[in-house]
Amino acid sequence: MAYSVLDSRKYAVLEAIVNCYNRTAEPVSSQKIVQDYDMGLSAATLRNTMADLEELGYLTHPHTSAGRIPTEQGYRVYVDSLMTDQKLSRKERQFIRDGYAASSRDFEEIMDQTSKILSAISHHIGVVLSPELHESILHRLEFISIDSEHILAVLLMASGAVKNQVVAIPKDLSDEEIYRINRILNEKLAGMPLKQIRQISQDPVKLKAVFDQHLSDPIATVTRNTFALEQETHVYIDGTSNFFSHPEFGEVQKIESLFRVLEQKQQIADLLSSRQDPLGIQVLIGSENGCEGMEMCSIVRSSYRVRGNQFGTIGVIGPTRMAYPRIVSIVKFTSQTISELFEESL
Amino acid sequence: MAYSVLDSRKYAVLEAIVNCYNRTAEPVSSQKIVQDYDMGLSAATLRNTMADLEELGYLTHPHTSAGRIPTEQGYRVYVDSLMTDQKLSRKERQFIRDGYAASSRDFEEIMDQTSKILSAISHHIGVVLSPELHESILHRLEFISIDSEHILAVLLMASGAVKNQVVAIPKDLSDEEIYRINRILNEKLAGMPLKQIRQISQDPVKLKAVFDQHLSDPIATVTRNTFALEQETHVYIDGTSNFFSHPEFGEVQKIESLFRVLEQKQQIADLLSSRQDPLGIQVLIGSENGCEGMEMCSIVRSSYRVRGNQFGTIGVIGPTRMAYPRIVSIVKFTSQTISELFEESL
DNA sequence: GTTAGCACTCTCAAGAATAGAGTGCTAAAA
DNA sequence: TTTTAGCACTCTATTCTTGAGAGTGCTAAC
Repeated sequence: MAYSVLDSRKYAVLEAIVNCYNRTAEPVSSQKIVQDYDMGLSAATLRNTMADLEELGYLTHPHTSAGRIPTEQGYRVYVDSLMTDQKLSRKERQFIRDGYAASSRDFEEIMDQTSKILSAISHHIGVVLSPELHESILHRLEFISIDSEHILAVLLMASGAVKNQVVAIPKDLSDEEIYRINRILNEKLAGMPLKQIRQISQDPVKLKAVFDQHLSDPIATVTRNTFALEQETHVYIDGTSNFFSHPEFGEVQKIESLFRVLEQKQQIADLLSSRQDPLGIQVLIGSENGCEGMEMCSIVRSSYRVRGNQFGTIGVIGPTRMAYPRIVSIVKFTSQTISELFEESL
Repeated sequence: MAYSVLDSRKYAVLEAIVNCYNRTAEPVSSQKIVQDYDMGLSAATLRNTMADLEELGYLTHPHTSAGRIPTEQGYRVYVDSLMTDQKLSRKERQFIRDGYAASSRDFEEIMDQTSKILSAISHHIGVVLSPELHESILHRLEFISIDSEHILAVLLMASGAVKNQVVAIPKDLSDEEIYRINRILNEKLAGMPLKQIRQISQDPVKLKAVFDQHLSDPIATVTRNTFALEQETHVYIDGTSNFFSHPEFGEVQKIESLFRVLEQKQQIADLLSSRQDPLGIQVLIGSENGCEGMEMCSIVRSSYRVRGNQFGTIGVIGPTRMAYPRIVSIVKFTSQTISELFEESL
């Protein structure tokens, strides 16, 4: 589709400008292209082409006597139609794999480590979203007594995630009683998604249906309290200070707005988690992310898969001027690696 | 001691300058003091006093024709001898208490919420260090089976903290066997500090002594793996973007060095946790913190107490030019509040 | 010991001048 | 018809100058 609009020379010029601008962070002049790329055209001709591309909305001008820089639309064409896959080097792939070698089997640790790996190798911000707790399937539930009025409910998910929940209990419950409730709940609820369990636990009718009997008040209360969970996605972020090395963030206010957003973890979660194809890569360029304060940033994201057929999201946040082919490869490979990790381990 | 060096006028002038500079972030001129403070002295006399204070090292000059600003030494005298307690308003105290009202009994959530409260009320960076895991006393241990080769060990501490640990187990252990090990370990090890348990678990001789019998290989292995814990302090940070509002951090490089440090959680942990009197407040002014990249920051910290006679640390990190009396009161009140919270709850 | 007065220093903001980069346009060449 | 050389034009960025203002340090008088 896009190819019908532009002729091949325009594409070549657009690609050259994106490449060059991404390298130097400076507006690209016609002269520069003549020097760096062997296009067999004079600067004057390039200027004509560049003017055309500008009129079409793919390039822009900081001011009259400056070179061109790509617009978001220009980047969009580049990402969709122009850029070629850039394989990660053996070294880079090894770096990612090694990053996990040290980390234990702990779910949170893997998430945290992933954000560190992503930021370290991309030199941008690495973000990881855990799978939504509500969608998780309960593998097993264990009660641990704390004191006469509280127990700790440990919810082990099929994904390997663990959720600890302090639960208030009626005063007169004996240890044996708690153990019995624990056993019953495991029997009947293990294997279900938390969301469903929650619904059941709050509805006496459903509760009765699932348990084939009317539950006594204490059991019903404990059940309700145990599964009264909020929606919950953990956000792991690393590499924020990488943004200081980009010349386009040389002024405080530009970096400020970004950092204010990054502190709102919920906003980052929403940003990354919008519906998308499983295991597909998505690139959001500049203001496409729709997040105030992040107009100058692009996001490359992908989902990863954990056991229990659940999905989380990883992503890299960088300046709009980022090395898309490389970042896309990084995100792709990392999401594969982490998916495999969850497949085999645990 | 300090009072023997300076006469009362010098103290008064130093205090005025600290106050004024903290308010305006501008060097303070002799004229300004005459206007704002009724000291009954002329500008010329103040200039003489200021010159004296500068010679003594308590004030400095950005350049010849600028007003004075306090040196770190000047702040030190101010904090140690001059500033007066500033009670928090009823509203502020309520704000802190309300901050905990919403949060559950969950240990981590309280920590996290504390850092948010601290930053919100101080308008600086709020930091919370959890008590060191190694020092924690094991309240109870529970094994949850994951698959044939792994169990999840849930360590519930006397403090209310919970540590989940995936443990590799010998292949041929039955569920009953695991349950039996679980029971034995609880019997013998609950009530001990983790550090001690770790030492025991890695030394066959001690192990035998504690358990009054030679442990079979599988049991010894599981025990060792369960308690093979690293030293671990969690760091909760909030409010980093507050630093953007301070005029002295108007240039990117100044804020950059700070943010790079903040990303090194371990460094922040070391910074906050150096030995100190329980429940005492400490103020580290400027480069006193000894942390490269944080020369322009001061730290107000205090420990808090959790059950099991353990201590964690909370703190506020702000620019050297911070409102010390207010911040000290905030940290003091918050550490009391959180200590009480842990006293009563759980 | 304190203060008024004043010369001196330094910063900061606002122009002015200059060099340089890169474009757009025109007219000639291919 | 397309490409290119040439050139005028525009805008930026840097440097220098200038002047105003802020605030001091010093001196001499109170």
